[in-house]
Amino acid sequence: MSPRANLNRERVLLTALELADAHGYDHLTLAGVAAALGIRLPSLYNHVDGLPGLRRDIALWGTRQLADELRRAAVGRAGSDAIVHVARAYRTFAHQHPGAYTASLQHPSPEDVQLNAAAGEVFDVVAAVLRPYNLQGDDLIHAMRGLRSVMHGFVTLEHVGGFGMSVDREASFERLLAIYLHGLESSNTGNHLAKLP
Amino acid sequence: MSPRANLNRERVLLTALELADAHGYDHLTLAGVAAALGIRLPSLYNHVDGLPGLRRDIALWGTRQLADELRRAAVGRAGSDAIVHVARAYRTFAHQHPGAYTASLQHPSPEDVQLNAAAGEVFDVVAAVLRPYNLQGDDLIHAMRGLRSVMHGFVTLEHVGGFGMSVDREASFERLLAIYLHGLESSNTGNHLAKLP
DNA sequence: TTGACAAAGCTAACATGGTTAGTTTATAGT
DNA sequence: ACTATAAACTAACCATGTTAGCTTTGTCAA
Repeated sequence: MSPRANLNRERVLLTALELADAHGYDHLTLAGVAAALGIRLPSLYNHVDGLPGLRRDIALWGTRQLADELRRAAVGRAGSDAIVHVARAYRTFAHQHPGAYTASLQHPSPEDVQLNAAAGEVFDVVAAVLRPYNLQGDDLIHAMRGLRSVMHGFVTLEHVGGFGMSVDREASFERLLAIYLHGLESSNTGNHLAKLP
Repeated sequence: MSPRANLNRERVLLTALELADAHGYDHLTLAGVAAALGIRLPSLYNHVDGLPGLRRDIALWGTRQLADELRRAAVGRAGSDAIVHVARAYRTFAHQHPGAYTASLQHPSPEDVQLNAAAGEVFDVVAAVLRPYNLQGDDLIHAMRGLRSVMHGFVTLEHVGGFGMSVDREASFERLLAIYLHGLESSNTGNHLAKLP
């Protein structure tokens, strides 16, 4: 009757990802995953460490995927061009995988080596793309926080339906990026003179 | 044994607010509220329309409160000064009432007149504070979306623990505001000179 | 080929949370 | 003092998550 459904942790994860992206991360249930896989709920525990474990797996996948796509967007570009492309990739990922994106936001427990490593990769891409601006010490941190705030804020307000008016959202995003980059450059003119390549 | 606990919808709301702010909006449960009030769970249904109703009440309170504090911060100020003060009030509110702030983000159903009105008040304050910039048509919408993204993005990343490094967060926020405002002003120099159409 | 073992599925049982129905009781107004 | 209403209660049900323990299946070695 149950001819060994041939599951593994990865197939469970992929199914959970689909559900989380489709119905929202908060509405992800083990019951839903089990139903989608055609097995009973407790059988999931053979592959996944309960709901917290599944959520962690989604977070890890999402964070790695985000880092990957940001890196891909940045490669071969520099300066504001790189930042704009990274920001677009960030937004695209958040739209294509709202569930995984939401999962990736929960800050990892300090013991979770893999998840912290993945988060570090995202961090590194953003840091790398801001490097040409020659920001010193805390200024780099401020700039990274600012850029992440801009990207995350826009994307989540979009996702939550916070932008009611029927005005082109791409245009709003591009405008916001332009404004942030312009402000970043002029706030930094002194350092900017000492440029590199 | 149960000498009529003297409850009403407002006292239930206040208790729920405390719990949501203390333990997070997602962890708010009717069971927790009932326990805090010293009554049994089903008795709550005399005051509140289930968990969805309670959440809506929190959202309404939060949105009204936010509108109120933003208005208070803006009064008597103009230009970038007003914007900075509104942004600080936004951040302060989100910190003091993380639960209510989270609740206020869910976009109201179209039939909910009160909640839509409150959301409109927030909208109006942000619009008012950007008025001196003489933004035409869609440009005002773009600017409002940008400002809300900046404020919301920073505040939620803070709340989720997204800013790991031990660098002063106030400073990061002020820096971000300055950058955004600088970019906004210079992106708009043309219009700024030609004051009215 | 077969038999033992581990893994993967299952059922059963329990906890917590939300919800509804129906009952009792406190209190306010007549 | 009496009654009507509103506020509390108990009981019951459903969904989800979790654990324990049983059964089946697939594989690998004797």
